[in-house]
Amino acid sequence: MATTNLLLRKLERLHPLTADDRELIERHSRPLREVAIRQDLIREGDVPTDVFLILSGFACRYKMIEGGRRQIMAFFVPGDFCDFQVFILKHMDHSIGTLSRCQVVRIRRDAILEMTERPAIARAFWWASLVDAAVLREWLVNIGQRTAEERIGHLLCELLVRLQAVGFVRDNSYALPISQTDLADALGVTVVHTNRMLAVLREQGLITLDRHELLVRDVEGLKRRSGFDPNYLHLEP
Amino acid sequence: MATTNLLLRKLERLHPLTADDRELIERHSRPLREVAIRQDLIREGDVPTDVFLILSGFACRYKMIEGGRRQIMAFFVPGDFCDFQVFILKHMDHSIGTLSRCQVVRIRRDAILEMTERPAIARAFWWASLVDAAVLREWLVNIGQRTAEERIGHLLCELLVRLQAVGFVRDNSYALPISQTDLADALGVTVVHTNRMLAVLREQGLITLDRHELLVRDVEGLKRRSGFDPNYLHLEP
DNA sequence: CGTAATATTGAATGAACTCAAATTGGGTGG
DNA sequence: CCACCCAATTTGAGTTCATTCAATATTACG
Repeated sequence: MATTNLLLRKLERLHPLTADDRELIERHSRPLREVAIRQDLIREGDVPTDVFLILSGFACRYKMIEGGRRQIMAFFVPGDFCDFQVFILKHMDHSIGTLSRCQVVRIRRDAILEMTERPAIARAFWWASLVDAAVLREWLVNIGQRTAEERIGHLLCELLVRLQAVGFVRDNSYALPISQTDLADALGVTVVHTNRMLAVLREQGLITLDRHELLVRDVEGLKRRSGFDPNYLHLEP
Repeated sequence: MATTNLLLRKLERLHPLTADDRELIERHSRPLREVAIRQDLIREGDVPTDVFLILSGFACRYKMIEGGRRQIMAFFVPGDFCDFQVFILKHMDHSIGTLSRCQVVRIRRDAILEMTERPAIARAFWWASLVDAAVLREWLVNIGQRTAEERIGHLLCELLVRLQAVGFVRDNSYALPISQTDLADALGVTVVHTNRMLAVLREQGLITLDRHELLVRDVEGLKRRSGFDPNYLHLEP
């Protein structure tokens, strides 16, 4: 059914899976669960057991520090695992929560272990987690070296490509169901400044953002301005 | 021999290995190689095959972006793998290079595969790579949310704990064989500002830094000021 | 429809940057 | 062993990007 096609679609991008593999993944990708906006799926300090698969909506990995500041370290979009490997560690060193209302599937530890006994599945999961790490590295580059305007543009480009890969983009436009505060906490800048820089991108005719619907009006221009190069997403055939 | 004790020491911190496992790792941890300062071990775009193990000196993972800016995404200290898993990806999306003269061991792809057939070794490597990812996440928090002064303090605390784990610290003092430019590129600030903030930490009596020898004069004070909490290093017994 | 959350704008402040110059240190060759 | 040179560190002054604090619109939602 449609619920898991997303994950399969992502995993099979690089290497095909056997019918058996597909069936196994389908079987464990249930039941579907609705989670409200701004709910934690796992919290820092918890003993990690299950893994979540996002089917709709946006979630994130984040950490709170003294003074109430929050850093978002990853966005999870439909088709993404929330860190299938973390359960090897004794305690979570960060939290995972929804940024919008989400449909998720909880996959239990033993299901993961069963699935990863199949070499093709193990390799696919492995690959997905390497891409996660690559994205994280690029975020570090983004925050460490680019101006606020570039950071936003870069993130919007990344989401364009990632959402394209799971079929959530139409005419260079996609749903961005999160607040500017969330964007700000992901980019290491203030909400106020995020808002101003979004305005700049709009004035330059690069994007449109209204009611959480983002339209990239000039894809090449946005990529150029923000130094975006999709290599790090490792999505080539 | 002493060359590999470092790696074994790190890997066995959590789970013991069998004599056989140890022997296998020892056998593949040769020959030792000297690499000069500021040499690349792997370069962005390369097809990754081998993995490097650092035995002495500092190396780093980094990325260059337009305009000659460099972001360092990880420091590798003695006992660290330079990313044993990356070779699953088709092309490197970043480079790895030395920051000081280093002693390294090149471990070939098939040796890694042979070693990871042993469950205990596989788990140990797996764990090490999860810790790498956890460190990367904390760096994102550091750069995204903290002031330059806190960033430096936090990094110095992290290195204190990591180097302690491999026996490179004496009396809260350790060798930091890298330039302030390297520090700056890891922290996402200018060299000039890094220099000034180091001066502030010195004036506050928290540290001493002379001839690449760092002394943390007030460990608790430095941790407190920089919001450092070692949890993310997952070094508990 | 009303109310709380989110987005937007303004003005003043501050942290970090740029550009430049001066100083120190380490290494090299005579 | 000293003189020299290049690299790294340090200091100064002016500028800029981003923040803070506040007030005002706008939107989402029950």
